[in-house]
Amino acid sequence: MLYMQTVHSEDEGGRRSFIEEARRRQIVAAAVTTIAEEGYARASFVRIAARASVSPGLITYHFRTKERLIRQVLEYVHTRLDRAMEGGPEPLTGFEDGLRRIVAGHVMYCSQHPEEMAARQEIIGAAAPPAVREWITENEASGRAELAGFLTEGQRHGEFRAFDPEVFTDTLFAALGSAPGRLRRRPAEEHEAYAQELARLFAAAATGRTPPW
Amino acid sequence: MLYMQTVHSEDEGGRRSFIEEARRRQIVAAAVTTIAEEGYARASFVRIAARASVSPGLITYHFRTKERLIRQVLEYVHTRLDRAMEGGPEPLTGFEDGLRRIVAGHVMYCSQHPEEMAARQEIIGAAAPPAVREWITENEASGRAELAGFLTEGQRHGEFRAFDPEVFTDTLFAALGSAPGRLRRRPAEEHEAYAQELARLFAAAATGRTPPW
Amino acid sequence: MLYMQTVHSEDEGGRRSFIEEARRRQIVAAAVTTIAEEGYARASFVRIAARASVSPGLITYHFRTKERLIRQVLEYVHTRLDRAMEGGPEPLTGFEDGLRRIVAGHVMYCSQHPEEMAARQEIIGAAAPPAVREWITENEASGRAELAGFLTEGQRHGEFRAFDPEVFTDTLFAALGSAPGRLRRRPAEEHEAYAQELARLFAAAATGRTPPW
Amino acid sequence: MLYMQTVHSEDEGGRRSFIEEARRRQIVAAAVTTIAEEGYARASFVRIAARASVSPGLITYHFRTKERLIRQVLEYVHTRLDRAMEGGPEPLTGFEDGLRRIVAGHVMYCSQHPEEMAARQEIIGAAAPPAVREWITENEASGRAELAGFLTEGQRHGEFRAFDPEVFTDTLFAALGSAPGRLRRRPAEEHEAYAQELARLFAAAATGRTPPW
DNA sequence: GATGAATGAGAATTCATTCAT
DNA sequence: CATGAATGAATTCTCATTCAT
Repeated sequence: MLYMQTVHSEDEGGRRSFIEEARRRQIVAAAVTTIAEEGYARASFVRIAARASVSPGLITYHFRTKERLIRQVLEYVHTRLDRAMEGGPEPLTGFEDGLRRIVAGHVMYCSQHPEEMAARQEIIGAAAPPAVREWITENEASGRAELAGFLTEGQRHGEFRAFDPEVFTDTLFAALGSAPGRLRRRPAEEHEAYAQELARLFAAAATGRTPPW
Repeated sequence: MLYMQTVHSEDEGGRRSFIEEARRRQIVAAAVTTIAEEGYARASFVRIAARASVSPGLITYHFRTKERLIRQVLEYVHTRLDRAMEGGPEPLTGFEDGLRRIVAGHVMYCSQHPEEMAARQEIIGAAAPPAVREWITENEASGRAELAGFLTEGQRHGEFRAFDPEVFTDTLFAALGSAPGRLRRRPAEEHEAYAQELARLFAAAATGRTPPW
Repeated sequence: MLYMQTVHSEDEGGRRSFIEEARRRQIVAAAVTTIAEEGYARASFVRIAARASVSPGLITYHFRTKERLIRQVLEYVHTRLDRAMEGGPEPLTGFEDGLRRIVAGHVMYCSQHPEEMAARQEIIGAAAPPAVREWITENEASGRAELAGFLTEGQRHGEFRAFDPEVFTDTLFAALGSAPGRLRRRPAEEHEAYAQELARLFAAAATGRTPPW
Repeated sequence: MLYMQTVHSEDEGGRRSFIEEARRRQIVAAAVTTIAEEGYARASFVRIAARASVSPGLITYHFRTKERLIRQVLEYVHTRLDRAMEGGPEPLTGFEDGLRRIVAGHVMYCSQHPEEMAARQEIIGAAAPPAVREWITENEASGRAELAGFLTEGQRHGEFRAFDPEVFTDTLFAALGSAPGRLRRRPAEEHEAYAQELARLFAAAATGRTPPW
């Protein structure tokens, strides 16, 4: 790609050089840490740049606007989260098992990547630029639809009781979203148990039975 | 009561005149509206003052710092919420009924006072000043303890299954916290049903049975 | 007017306090001097504020945006110019005399208020913000129409030869616009003669005769 | 010739390679286009480089500073303008004819090379760096002297009336400078007529007679 | 010769807070 | 009590220029 700075109109399309890719990753990582540790409100270019040992101008150079940087942070977190959620190798034994894996998988991911998830939550909570809010809404929509579909399917198979899938999805997303904050106040060795307990809670809510595990 | 009001820990101690109280209420109300409608990030003193038809200097005069004003906003919201949560006149028929009333009561309160609750959520999500974050944490503690106690009692009476009360509390708080946002995207006439459905979800999670109502 | 800073939506309508009016005048004056002496490109808020012995924030406080400040500068200059152009007491003896007065009057005004006119020219030449350019275009239009009308009238009365009034107007405006720059390079005692000579030039161009004065 | 090219006064002295000359021409051309289309204020190295499909660093490499690049742009424009002004093949029939050719020739050149002349005008109007302003002044001087000499000669031959050649020159330069802007607002087929009309205006001003053509 | 990543100074603007009135 | 003018630090973003490659 020729030159950067103010010009390249909108397209993220242009191929990026190796070194540029590396810098972008470094800055995104610094942003994640800054947001997670100091909060979104205090995550200015100056502070993010300081953490990356880089000049603030370089952030604009690579990302054009703050909104774009924040979007990259979210994309980075979601990409890694999605990859992690693709599920384990063992076959599902049923919908209850599926639900358990979703919940426990997400919680354990939060446990293993607390910064990323804390940053994500900070952004979602504070998300100043309207464009970012839109991005989040659109992006959540597909996840919500997928989960709602899964729940409905479970009801059709008689494994889940007759609840409202929308309300259930709302609640589950709220619970998973608050997970990073909750885990932070607990010792790491309890996280596994926390994940299982939360999975049991939603399994009971979905089936109307105490889960056998 | 789920939320506590600080007992004027670091307050200037002195009695407040009638007119001062009135001004403070007026400013807090303006802050609630501003935060709810424009978001925490845009709730500057100038904008809050404009809504209160008052000069920005007056806010500093009455509250010293922004952090103190925000704390007052939270106290105001929690006081009103607590008063509303003190429960209806009819006697509880059991713990499941108690849980139902907590959940549905909270949701309906969100439905009836969307501004207050939206402002509260904005602050909790965005709240930059660390002091406010601490205040929130400390303040939630008593509410959490109360709820955890209630759940434990329900388990002792055999009405609730053997879940971890802490995890359950976390989840319930997360769900109730997200209620204002969720309700905002639904027509008002569905709020009642939403409240009941959410109550059923947590009843099922707590009892391991599909609730009879 | 209550409070200022970020809020007051668009209206310049609100009454302005005496002290505010004074500050605005002071800042506009500082802007005129800065632009005239250092050029538009170097007339940053910091430099203008320094000349007014004021903080840069105060300019934003009183004018909201740079574009608005610049517009105020132009309005200030045009208001004073228009007042000066309203013409002397003696009755016109004809169209040639009218043209002479327009030209000489404008040049002498430039001579007496070199800063204002230099600033005006700087802004017209550089005028970065598109909104300012529009303001200028619209504002010039009426002046151009008036002059063109006067010329046409002079042709109808047989005092002026049959030139294209549009082209004549273009030329006259260009000449008058360059006057401040030209005068700056000449000693003040020659300005009067310069004005008369320029008037003679346009009189000859308009009548096709050497003017008798 | 009305405009002069500096004779590489402060130049690095050394001969320039063929490829270097080519690059310099390419960059100057890109600068002309950028300034003409986006305005001087938006003509940053990055944007000029983008138009030249070249890196911004290369501009500094070839021109050292922005001020030097801008000077090259002016020299480029003036060189081509001077070449064009050297006049047609037909012999002059007199001074009035000479004046006509100067005016009409310049206007038609503006019509045929609107970009170059628009860029020139942008720079003259906006040109921040004082060094450029000085260069312009010095550079115009020779052109002004030449024109003033021509006018004086015409007066000596009795073809022109007794006006002040300096004032006349000022006015003519102002009018010619504003030509690109004026032509831009008129359809191309009227440009020829505009040129003739402007020539007539100055002929009338110079001779004190309505021109016979 | 040429690149493009990087810098650092400077731009306009926002805002909590102060203080003379 | 209340005002609102004023400040100064902080914000994002732009840009000419430098320099290792």
